[in-house]
Amino acid sequence: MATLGELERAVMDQLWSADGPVAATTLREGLADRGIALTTVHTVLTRLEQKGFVVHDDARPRRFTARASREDHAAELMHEVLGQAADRQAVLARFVGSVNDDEARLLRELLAGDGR
Amino acid sequence: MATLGELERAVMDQLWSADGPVAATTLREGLADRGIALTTVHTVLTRLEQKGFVVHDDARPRRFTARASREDHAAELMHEVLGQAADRQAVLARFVGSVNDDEARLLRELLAGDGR
DNA sequence: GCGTTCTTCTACGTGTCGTAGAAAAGACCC
DNA sequence: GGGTCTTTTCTACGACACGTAGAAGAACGC
Repeated sequence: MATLGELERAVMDQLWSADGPVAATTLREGLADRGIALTTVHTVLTRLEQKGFVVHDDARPRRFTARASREDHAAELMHEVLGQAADRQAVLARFVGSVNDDEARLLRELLAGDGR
Repeated sequence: MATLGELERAVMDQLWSADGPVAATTLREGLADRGIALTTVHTVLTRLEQKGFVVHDDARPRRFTARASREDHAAELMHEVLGQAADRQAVLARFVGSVNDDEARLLRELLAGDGR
């Protein structure tokens, strides 16, 4: 399971919050509190692309986009964790056993509709 | 979210498969394919304890135990992922949307009983 | 064409992880 | 109870990932 470092996560957060492709300069602005160089942003973006989390178009200030939405990414992670377990049923049981009431309600609704 | 390396995971697998506390020598045997030294096992165990995944008693070959079961650990991880998301509902929706039929059935059963 | 901006290449410092030797602490046997 | 064997702790080192960025090359705007 490819994991994200501090800065990598911060960059992903920017990309997820943006609606649409974002240029590196814009990302650096969004991370102004860190005072990092533009080249640093580029390095991180390259690594994120290698990991498959980000793609860029070939316009000429390159614009970067997260491949999956924040929510999809989280859901994918959850599935990855679940998938690695030998006894998925047991894991799901533990998982469901410790969701809070609101989430339980929501899950029931989500599962009720789809007739499977 | 504390993450596990290769060997760390292998050791956890041993601990999870065992039923009851396990001595370092036994763990090394279980990892015989790797041909690692006993001190290596000890180092890894120390690190796993620092990360909170393992505890040991004070009997005199020390015996080590996983703090959470494999399934609890996976479920905890899933909750951690879910907890980090701003929009948990959306994540749950994505998650549920991509479980397979068996899992969906199981989830419905798990959620049906508990009257919340 | 020429300065400005963007991109790529390369590199370094730090932290984590796999690995283990050396030494200290305890257990065991006679 | 002293010597030996096992276990535990301490310390260290190489590899790799990540944060960081400079230098060099490529493209763009005017």
